[in-house]
Amino acid sequence: MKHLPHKTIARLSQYRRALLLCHAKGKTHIFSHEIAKILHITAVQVRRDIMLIGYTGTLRKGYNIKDLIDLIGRIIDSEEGINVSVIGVGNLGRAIVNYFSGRRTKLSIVACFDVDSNKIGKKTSGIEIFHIDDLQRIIEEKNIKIGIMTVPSEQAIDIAELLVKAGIKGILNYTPKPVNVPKDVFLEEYDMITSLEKVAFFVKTHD
Amino acid sequence: MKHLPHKTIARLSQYRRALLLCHAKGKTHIFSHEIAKILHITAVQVRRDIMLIGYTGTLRKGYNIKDLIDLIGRIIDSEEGINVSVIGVGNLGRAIVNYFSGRRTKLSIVACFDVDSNKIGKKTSGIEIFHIDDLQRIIEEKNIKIGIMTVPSEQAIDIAELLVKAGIKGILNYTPKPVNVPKDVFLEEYDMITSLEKVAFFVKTHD
DNA sequence: AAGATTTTGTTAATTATTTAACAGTGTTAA
DNA sequence: TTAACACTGTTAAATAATTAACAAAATCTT
Repeated sequence: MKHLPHKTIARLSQYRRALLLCHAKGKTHIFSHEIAKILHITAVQVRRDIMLIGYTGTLRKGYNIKDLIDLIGRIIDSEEGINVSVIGVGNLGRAIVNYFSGRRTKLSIVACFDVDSNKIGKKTSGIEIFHIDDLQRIIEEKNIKIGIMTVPSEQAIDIAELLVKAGIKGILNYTPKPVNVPKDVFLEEYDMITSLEKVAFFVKTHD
Repeated sequence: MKHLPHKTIARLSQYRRALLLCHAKGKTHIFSHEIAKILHITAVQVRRDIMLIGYTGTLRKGYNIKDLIDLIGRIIDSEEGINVSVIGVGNLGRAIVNYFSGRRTKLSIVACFDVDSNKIGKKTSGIEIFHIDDLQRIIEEKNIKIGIMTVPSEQAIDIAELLVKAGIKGILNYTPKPVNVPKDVFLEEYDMITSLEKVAFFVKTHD
């Protein structure tokens, strides 16, 4: 197992969630075409991804759900878990924190940051909100590895720089402003405006 | 100009936003490498995308910003504009509505939907909230073409079906639950959990 | 005015990703 | 027990997207 394609990683995460649901229902085995159906992709793709991670199912019974869940976990999770922080406690920041709170996973959101003095010291979905001035200190103290940026776009560049300086290893940028990070920091950017414009384009052309 | 790649469409949207900023600053021309720098991509890619839409800059002066903005508009916008609705007025739904409110664009969010009776009839960022039971009627009345799903994932399937039945042409699904739509409806799905797990994976492996 | 420089436009090469094809093999059924 | 079936695993082909390479031309420099 040398180099897993980015897309495969993303799908593994989705396979696992689907599998966890099946597992909860008491199902023990699953076929590639069943997984495919749930995620609306092709069975070949599922088999290929599973091949890439070196798992092998049993003929006629399909894949053992529990085993596959565990294997995906060993691949995409860190054994010790990874601490995450959210920078910018607006609607989007709150949505994300709320989303993740209460999940029993290897990823935990352990701190939020904002500049609004009304928010500092309070909690959102159980997670404490700190002032951005304390970002460096808290990130070190709490051993935070990932930062999710949900700040206004004008602040994106500065915050990204701050995160890098604080030693963060991965950034998820939900700001529509592209940021620049050294290549040892993994950066994932998602731009809602662009996504909507893309949908609009296809709606327009498919008319 | 036959078939623009999906990725190119997404980048055109980003080029335009960057160009609008430059335009606002009074800049009239821009080089491919300048655009590239802003978006952290390569100049070749910028030139190639611009070639694909059939625009041609002037040597040594680069691209005329105003012209390029207009051309991108003619490609990705609908002349009459497109009406959009948000289904699910939680934190994420509010974040999106708030994001788009006040943009002078061809895309307007014109209605929100929820089931919480405390929210019905109120407004969020100036947009009225209707009950989901009125979805079909409002979508027809207001000529809404796109639905942004920000409901809890258990409801995703039903809501998607409802939207399709109401005649929606494009769906942006922010639920972690994949949904199924007929192929004349354009579907874009984005899953925050998967994105975060992807970042975590690369943080883990790049360590 | 000649030559160097800068930048575009475009074709070709490369890389990444998906899809197709099919051999191999338990399992069921006759 | 033999044939049909329903799966997986894997290699090969096709498609999509990015990157490289370079000719052409406007501008600058000397």
